[in-house]
Amino acid sequence: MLESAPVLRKRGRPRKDPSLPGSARSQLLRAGVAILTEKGFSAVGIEEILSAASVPKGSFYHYFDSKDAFGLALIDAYADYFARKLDRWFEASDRPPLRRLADFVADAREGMARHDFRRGCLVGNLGQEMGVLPERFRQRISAVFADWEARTAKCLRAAQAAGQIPQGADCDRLAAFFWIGWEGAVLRAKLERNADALDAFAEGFFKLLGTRPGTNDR
Amino acid sequence: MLESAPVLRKRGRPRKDPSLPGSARSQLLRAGVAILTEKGFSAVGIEEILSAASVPKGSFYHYFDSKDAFGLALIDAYADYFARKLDRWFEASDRPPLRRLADFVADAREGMARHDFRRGCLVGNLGQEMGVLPERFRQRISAVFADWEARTAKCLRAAQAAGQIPQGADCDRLAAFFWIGWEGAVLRAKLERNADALDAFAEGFFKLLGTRPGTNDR
DNA sequence: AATATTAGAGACGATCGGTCTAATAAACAT
DNA sequence: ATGTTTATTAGACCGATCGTCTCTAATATT
Repeated sequence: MLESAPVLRKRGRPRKDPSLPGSARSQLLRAGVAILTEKGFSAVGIEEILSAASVPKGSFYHYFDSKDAFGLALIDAYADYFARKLDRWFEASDRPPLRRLADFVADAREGMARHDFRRGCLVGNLGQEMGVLPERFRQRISAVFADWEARTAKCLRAAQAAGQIPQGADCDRLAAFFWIGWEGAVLRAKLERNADALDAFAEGFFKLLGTRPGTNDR
Repeated sequence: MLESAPVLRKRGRPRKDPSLPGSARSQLLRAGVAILTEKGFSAVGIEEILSAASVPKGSFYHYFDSKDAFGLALIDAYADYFARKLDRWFEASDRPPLRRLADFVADAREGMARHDFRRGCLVGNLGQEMGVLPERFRQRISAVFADWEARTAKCLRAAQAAGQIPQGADCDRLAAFFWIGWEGAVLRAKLERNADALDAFAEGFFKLLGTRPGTNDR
């Protein structure tokens, strides 16, 4: 048995690997992220995505079972993209940990500015639409936030080890605080079409990082 | 000219007072707030509101020119309702100012819990949908946030006068920070269907209020 | 009573959404 | 080549949506 692994070719045209880029499928995902970060899920029809991706309508249901399935695939694609982005900043071991966080914030800020503050966070957008989205969306989105928080908490613990924030600080709780507020800031920046909210939240958050724990309990 | 003020009655059926409750118009507004805080604007059809309010379609277009006009009226109604709520808590002169803020937070938390964390903030929801809403919405919503921030800043200044927060604190900026993050917390609470985000943000915010200014600039 | 105006009721149509079927094109084994 | 399997697409379908339109009811003045 030597010819084991190298497949066992059947007749007919072989199945395509859906993960490879360049195809119509990834075009749809790209266009989907761009449009949904701006307009949300329910308000956008698939035809708008199709024409943006230059993919005919008939193809859509070849790649995705439904609009919902497309939405879930979009969440996965976006979560992947964002996780890589977070890693890029948070694992930059040549800079102090707190600086890495500030760099991420600056990068996100610049990203929003580049699109005139019209696009927000896909995951935040979909979260807002939970009332009309199927339950599976909730689980996925919730998991994505948990992942982002974990990565952020790790970075904060590195800052703690480096003496940049107090020893007693609860890094998990601070990371949760960050993402709760940051999503609010992104939403607000989209509304006002400027970076004020991002700056205001970042300033407050970094100030909070300097507080000694145990102080000021109501 | 003594019969001046008492109107100048025209013939025909007189106009109904639109502000009085129980009427079809206010029923529509009530149902609209309830449904839109849960599901957003674009995802909800008029008919869902009509059946919830037990008002026929004909009446809707009698009172409102379009769905958009209805949306703007909803913002006004909600802003009024919320401004009264804020006043009730923030002007409670029998309690220390910072406690008033905490009371508001607790009340909002309870309000969300009462609806199983399915309803959020109307203004926050619509803000998220800016990409598909007409420009006038943006101006209105932005103004509403400015109003809430002003009321909150006033309460914080009272806290400052009472010595509850440091003299050097920038109350306007803190109020802005509060609403940026609080809307994020509401959004997240809706997603997770629990109060964790509300609690986490409130805790962090009150901790931040205790910080001395000038400390920890990056 | 006659008339004027507002309010309530719901059928209707044009449009647009997502879904699905059936036809065509492409890639492979024989 | 030829048959077989899959990829891709065109376009029909059906239901929902918003807003219009007409019709009736209610309530006032003249």
